[in-house]
Amino acid sequence: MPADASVTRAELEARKRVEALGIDVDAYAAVSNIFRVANAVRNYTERNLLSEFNLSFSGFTVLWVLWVWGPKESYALAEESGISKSTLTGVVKTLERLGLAARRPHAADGRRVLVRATRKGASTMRRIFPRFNEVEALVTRDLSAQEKESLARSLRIMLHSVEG
Amino acid sequence: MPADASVTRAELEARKRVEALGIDVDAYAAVSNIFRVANAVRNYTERNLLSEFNLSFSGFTVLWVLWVWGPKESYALAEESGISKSTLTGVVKTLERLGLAARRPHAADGRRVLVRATRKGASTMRRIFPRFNEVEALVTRDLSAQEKESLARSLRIMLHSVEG
DNA sequence: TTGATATCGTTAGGTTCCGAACGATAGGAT
DNA sequence: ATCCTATCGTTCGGAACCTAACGATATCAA
Repeated sequence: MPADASVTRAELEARKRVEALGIDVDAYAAVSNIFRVANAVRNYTERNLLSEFNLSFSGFTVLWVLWVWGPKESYALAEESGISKSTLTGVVKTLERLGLAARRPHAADGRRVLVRATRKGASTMRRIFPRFNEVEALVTRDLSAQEKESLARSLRIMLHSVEG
Repeated sequence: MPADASVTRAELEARKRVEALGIDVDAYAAVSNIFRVANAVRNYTERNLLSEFNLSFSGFTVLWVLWVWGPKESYALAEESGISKSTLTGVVKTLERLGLAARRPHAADGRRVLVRATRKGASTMRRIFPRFNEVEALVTRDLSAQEKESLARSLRIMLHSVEG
C-alpha cells in the first residue's frame, strides 16, 4: 500500500475558512505541516524513548549539543539548543542532578560558565542516539532517499530565511 | 543572491560525531531540520506577532482550531491542537480570561464541555491570521511553488507514518 | 436497581519555558 | 583609580506542559 499523502480533512476545513482572506495556501500548508510533524515526533520520542532516561526533549537536545560540540558556554549552548538562557539554567540543573552534565567556571572570565557532558552523559548519548535515529528512520520510512534530501534542503533554505 | 541550502556547520559536526554508529544520515538530516525550523518559526511568531495579543503559540493554535472547526469538545480540541487535555484546561482558562473563548456544558452529557470562540475571539483571529500567513510566506519565500508543495507532501507522508 | 466499568474534564505535582530584572564581573574611558 | 557601559548567568513570576490520580457522570449487565 502506498503511503497516504492526501490533504487531511483538517487542512481542507482550514482552507475553506480562510480562502476569502487572500492567503498564501502553499506557504500555509508547508508551515502548518512542519508544526504538526515536529509536534508528533517530539511527543512520540518523549513517551517511547526519552522517558526511559528521565530526559525531556530539551534535556536530550542540550546533552546532544554537548556531546557533538564538546564543552560550551551557557549562552552558546542555549542558542544552539534553541532555548532561552534562563530555560537552559533549569535544564542544566536537571542534567546535573541526573549526573549527565557538569558546570565549571571559566578560567579567565568570572562571569562565564562552561558546561560539559560527563562520562555518564556521553555513554548515555551513545545508547540513546541510535534509538533516536531509529525513530527518525521510522517516521521517514515512506520517503525515498531523494525525497528525504529534498526535504532537508527545503528546510535549510527556510532556516536561512527565518534566521537571516 | 540565491538562497543558501548548504549543510550547516552544526550538521557537519554532528555527522562527524555519529558516523561510526551506523546512523541513517538522510533521516537524521530531514528530522533534525524539521525541529530547527519549527522552533525558529515558533519563536519568531511569538515574539513578533502573538505577544501583541498576549497569546502563546498554543493559545493561538487552540483559538485557530475553534475558529476553523467551530465549537468542539475538550478532548477533540486538545487532540487537534496537539496538546494534552490537562494542558488544554489551562490554555482555555487563559483564553477565557482574555475574552477570546468560552465554555458551556454539553446538553445531554454532564461530563462533557463545549468550547467555542467568542465574537471577540473570531475577530481577533481575522486580524491575526493574515499576519501569521505573512510570516509563513516570509519563511518560505525562497522556495518555489513546486518546492512548497513537495515539502507539504513529504510532511503529510511523515505524519501518516508517525501517527499510524 | 444496583454494581462494575468506562469516559470526561479537572486537579495535583513537578519540569520546562519565556521575558524582564538582577547581581556580578569585565573592559574601556577619563 | 574610578566611573560607565556591556555582558554573563541566575533568579523571579507566570504560563505552558506532561502524567497520574481524582471526582462526576454515563453505560451496561446481572
